[in-house]
Amino acid sequence: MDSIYFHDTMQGKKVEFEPRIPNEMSMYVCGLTTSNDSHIGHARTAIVFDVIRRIFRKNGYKVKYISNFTDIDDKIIQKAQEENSTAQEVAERYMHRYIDVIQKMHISEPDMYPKVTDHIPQIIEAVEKLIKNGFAYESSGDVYFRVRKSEEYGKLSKKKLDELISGARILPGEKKEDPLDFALWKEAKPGEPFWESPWGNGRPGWHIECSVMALKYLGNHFDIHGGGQDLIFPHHENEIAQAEGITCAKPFCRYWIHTGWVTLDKVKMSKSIGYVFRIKDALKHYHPNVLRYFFLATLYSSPLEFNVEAIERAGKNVEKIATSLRRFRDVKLKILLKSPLMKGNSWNSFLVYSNEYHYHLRDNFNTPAAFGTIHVTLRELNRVLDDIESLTSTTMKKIESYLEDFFETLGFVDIEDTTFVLDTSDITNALRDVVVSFDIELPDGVLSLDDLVNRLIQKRTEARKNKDFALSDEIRDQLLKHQIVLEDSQGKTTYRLEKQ
RNA sequence: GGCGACAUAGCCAAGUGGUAAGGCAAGGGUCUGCAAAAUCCUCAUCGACGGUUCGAAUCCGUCUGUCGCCUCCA
Repeated sequence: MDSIYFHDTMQGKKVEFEPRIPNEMSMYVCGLTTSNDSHIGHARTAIVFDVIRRIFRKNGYKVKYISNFTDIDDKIIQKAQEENSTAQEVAERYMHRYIDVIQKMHISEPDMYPKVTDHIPQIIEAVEKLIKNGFAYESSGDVYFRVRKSEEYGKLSKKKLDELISGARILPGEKKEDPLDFALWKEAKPGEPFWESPWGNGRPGWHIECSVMALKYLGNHFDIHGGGQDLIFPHHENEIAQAEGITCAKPFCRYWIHTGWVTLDKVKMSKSIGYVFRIKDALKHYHPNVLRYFFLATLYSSPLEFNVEAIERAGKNVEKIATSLRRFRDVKLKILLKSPLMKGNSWNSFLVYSNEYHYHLRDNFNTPAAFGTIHVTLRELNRVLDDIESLTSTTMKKIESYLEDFFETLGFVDIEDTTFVLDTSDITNALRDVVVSFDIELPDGVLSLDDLVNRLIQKRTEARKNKDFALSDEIRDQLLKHQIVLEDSQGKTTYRLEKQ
């Protein structure tokens, strides 16, 4: 089995992945706090870890991938109070909206989405263990983690305790021994949701749930812990301190992978300043395959600027790919009809590309480099398709298996059928008049865009046969005005929708 | 203030010691009734300065610039 290499945040360098259990990979990724609609930054993280899982599977690993929902926290409670509803209602609403939007993006989901509120007993048990082990203390209804007791605190974020002090502070109402300490359990204020505990009614702190759920579902020393870069400190640092305090064993996990953030106007999107672009809004304008290409066209760990130009560029790339694949599909049908199984080895170069492709993915999940290989491969494919005579069904099947593998590994669904205009109702309406203007008779009832365009193509084909190029060009121009591009190739006219 | 990341062509973006992948845009050729698509060709010495090395975009130092973390955040 070929090795997989990637950048581990803890070691601060690219390392060779060595699994806890041979041929198995366990991964925990911090998920959403369900206090609001998810934004494209969440989508990036979900796609990245989806693809990482796919790459491991392609390389023969059995993968277990867990991602949580934090369904109780201050923001959720606050929102519930504002809406005069309950924290549970708010949390479930955004949880369902997230899942809905993730499915629409064709992002394959984790094996499980554990929720904090389903794990309160385990969390309480973990806090008790931390108290017993001397890592935590109760303080009038709250429980805090004793950061200075954790000798290696700061090892992930490369921070030194003394440097943190200036930033640390004690909020009103907190009863900490040390400003660095953080809450494991918070006493409920009047009107807030709560669970009973040995320290009174309250709720879990912000970081303990991930330690508890990761340990519960993946066990100690699991392989990969992932999340956004902004979670490194304090969230992941705290997770390590908690988990290693609970188990009294190191390491909590073997590797850390962090995704870069998505920026708007060069600035990181942030809940606190409300500057976000929601996934559901992105889906109104762009096909999931275009968004997936956009996210994977940059290395997962780099910052990524989200803007219209960048997405349009991704769209152009997907269109280029889709065009080649559609042409491949057409030629394949012809070849299968025409040629018997026989010799054919022009797929050999595709084997070389395939190896190069998977090499890139094993090397720090380098999807941008893999796209580079895809483009080179498709250029070769286009050349091959120009010479139909040399093709055999064996060759076509072989090539097809490589192509399918390429796009499956990156999680594209039916990339050759990607549409670039999501809402065609206006175009369809306008087209009816165009059809009529060319004296084409229409039946009553609703006609699809496809139906209307095909009637125009038919009319134009007749005109071309009669060498009436004026009429032919007029039809083409009229269609172009409505974002429909005609292409004549190999005696057949096809059309595609073009973004405005 | 402390800590850290990044800086590659008009734009986006790989590449971390051996002489710059890929895409978009642009220009030119082939194909086409004309287009489109496709294909071929052209298009950078890697922020600045200094150092290490036979050799550096890649390592070290200084500077400049951008961004981030230190408070909730994927």
